[in-house]
Amino acid sequence: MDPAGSILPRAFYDRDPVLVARELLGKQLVLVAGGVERAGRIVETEAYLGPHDLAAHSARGRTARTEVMFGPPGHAYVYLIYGMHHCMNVVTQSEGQASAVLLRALEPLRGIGGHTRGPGLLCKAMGIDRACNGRDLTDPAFHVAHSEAPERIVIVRRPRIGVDYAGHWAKRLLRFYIRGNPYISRE
DNA sequence: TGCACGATGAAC
DNA sequence: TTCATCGTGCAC
Repeated sequence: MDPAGSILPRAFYDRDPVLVARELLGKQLVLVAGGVERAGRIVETEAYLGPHDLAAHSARGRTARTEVMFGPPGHAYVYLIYGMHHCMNVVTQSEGQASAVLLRALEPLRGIGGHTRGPGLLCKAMGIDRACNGRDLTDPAFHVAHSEAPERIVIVRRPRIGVDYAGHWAKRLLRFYIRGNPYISRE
């Protein structure tokens, strides 16, 4: 349940991915599976702006894999990368915009075992795989919640990681992280 | 039907 | 810097 009304509403995601990427910092990613709750504080994100953004998967058009990205906001876009790691995004803006925010690192809060620095490790530690693809993030069992104890943070902007193939888009400052946080995947 | 290549992570 | 490992997307 969500007695405190802490689950972020769909309207939160129905906005510019840059805003969503910045505002997700400090919030909690929560997943309940098999009676076990896992939660972590989001400390690093990347924004993918849509089909015009050559670093975004949606730049290749609407395909079976990117279908979720083209769908309504507030859903999880999870895919397998390098044949062995999973990456999780939250879909942003209205249906058809195909923008999203990649979750790159978490600060462990509850039920987290392994490391959470980096998108692949984040998914592994949370137990997120392709079975989560397309899931509605207003679900009490899988959502992002407001911070329990909001604090002042300083946001650092950097180029996105691993998208050198995207030409000038690789230089855009679309990666965000909480300054000084020890769980950042890299500076 | 085949093939090159990742929004990564770990080892050397 | 190299490599593991396999689903996607696109060229034949």
